[in-house]
Amino acid sequence: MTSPLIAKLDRRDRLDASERSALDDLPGSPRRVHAGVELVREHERPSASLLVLDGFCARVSLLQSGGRQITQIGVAGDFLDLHGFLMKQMDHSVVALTGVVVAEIPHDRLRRLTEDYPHLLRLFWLDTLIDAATHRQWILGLGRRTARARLAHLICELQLRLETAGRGQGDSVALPLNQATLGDVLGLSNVHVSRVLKEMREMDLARWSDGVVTVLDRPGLWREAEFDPDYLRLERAPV
Amino acid sequence: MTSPLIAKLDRRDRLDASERSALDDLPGSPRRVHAGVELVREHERPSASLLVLDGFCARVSLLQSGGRQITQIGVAGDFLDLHGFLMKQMDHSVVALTGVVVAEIPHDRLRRLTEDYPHLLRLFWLDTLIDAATHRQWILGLGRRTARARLAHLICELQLRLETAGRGQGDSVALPLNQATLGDVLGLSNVHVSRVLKEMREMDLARWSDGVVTVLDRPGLWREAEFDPDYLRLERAPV
DNA sequence: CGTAACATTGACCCCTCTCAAGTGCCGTGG
DNA sequence: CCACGGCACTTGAGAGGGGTCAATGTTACG
Repeated sequence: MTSPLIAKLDRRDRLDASERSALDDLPGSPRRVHAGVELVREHERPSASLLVLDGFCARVSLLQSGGRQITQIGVAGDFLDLHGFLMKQMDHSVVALTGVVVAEIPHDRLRRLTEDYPHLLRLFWLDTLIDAATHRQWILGLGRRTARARLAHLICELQLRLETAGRGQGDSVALPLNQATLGDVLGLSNVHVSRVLKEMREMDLARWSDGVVTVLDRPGLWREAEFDPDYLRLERAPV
Repeated sequence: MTSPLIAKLDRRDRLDASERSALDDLPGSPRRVHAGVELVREHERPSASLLVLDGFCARVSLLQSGGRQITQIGVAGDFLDLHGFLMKQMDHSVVALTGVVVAEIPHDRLRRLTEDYPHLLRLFWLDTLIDAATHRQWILGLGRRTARARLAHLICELQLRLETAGRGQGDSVALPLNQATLGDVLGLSNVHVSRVLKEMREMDLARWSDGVVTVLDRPGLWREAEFDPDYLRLERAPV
């Protein structure tokens, strides 16, 4: 059941049998949640972390003015509040962008697991470091990339991550996010998202409709985004 | 010599005597570096991490177009490439924004230290989690805050962090960054930074000249920025 | 005293926003 | 079967925040 997590970690550094079974034993009963539900609220002090098993979640921050910014998208195999394990207090909310299946993993389970398996601890730490590297890519995009390059980069990132989670089929991948949500990711208005998406269709780079993204010209898209997948650390290296 | 690091960690969770002395024994000889020097280059695989002892460093990412984005500012007590310890390959460069003093800490020393002191390992992990939380604040700012609120937020953040590092004196703090650099932090042009700085002077919120920031109206500044210091985790809580 | 680096200011432009109207799709109910 | 409302997407028009370019100060320093 934790297989997307195991697959992701194993792609970074080989897991042995005992580590795999320890991870397999982790989750309590998986929970099915509808789109739009707030799974964790800002300022909360959760005693468990949520592992996404299926669907799409997001870390969300709000401004008094009504501004809404998504700071990360979580897919199968991702912890979105693993940092709650050490941070105690949440600095943002986590919402379900689509229907999702999540597993709640109590912090004391994580505590014991990381004490018994230092290698897994390092892999969890690495996972949060990759979150930070992803944040930096988004900062670079929001600060210095054009709206088009920003969108292109997002598509590159999500396609690769979903492929890793075993969710891709060729050049198409299901990404059932609406354009307003996409705007909250890219720091754009829903209107402008629509226009940029149109541009990308007309440039024959990618098509995003009915919740499915199709990459039409991968080299072109990567060039447009200046995409370099190293930050996702998908090659094996000992940790 | 590692005292700003010890001070920062101790503010989050009390360090015992053995942990303090272990940290004290860490660094090799401190190195003095001039402004503008690139301390670590993107794609490098450093075998040591840099601890800032004095001055200002930054994580920098570049675009082919010449766009330059700073993704984090490091002050005394900060590791800026601690993630190299597990990530192996750097996803960005680190440059000295001013003259700085840094200590190089070999990864095998860090490895042994974290194996001998699991509590320090968790504190290091926490430190990188706080980096990520800071990244999220910047993402929120770049995506949804106005230039003015973004600058106000940066001032709030840096003032608080420098105070923690023992670098503040009342409402003034030395921040010897020029406006072009500031633009690379805020995703703005140097020209617009100048304009926004002028606004903030005229609003009697803060003054930033000759490398010194003076906060004139802290409540007003915090309100303008919607600043909430929780994400820096400066209150003690067991880890 | 000449030069370089940084800050300021004005003029003009463009990317993206907001507001608004219009289209298409789908589920529900008569 | 069709009417209806709701939702998401598209498109246009006008406005604005911030960019670029360029001229002018200002200060530090060799």
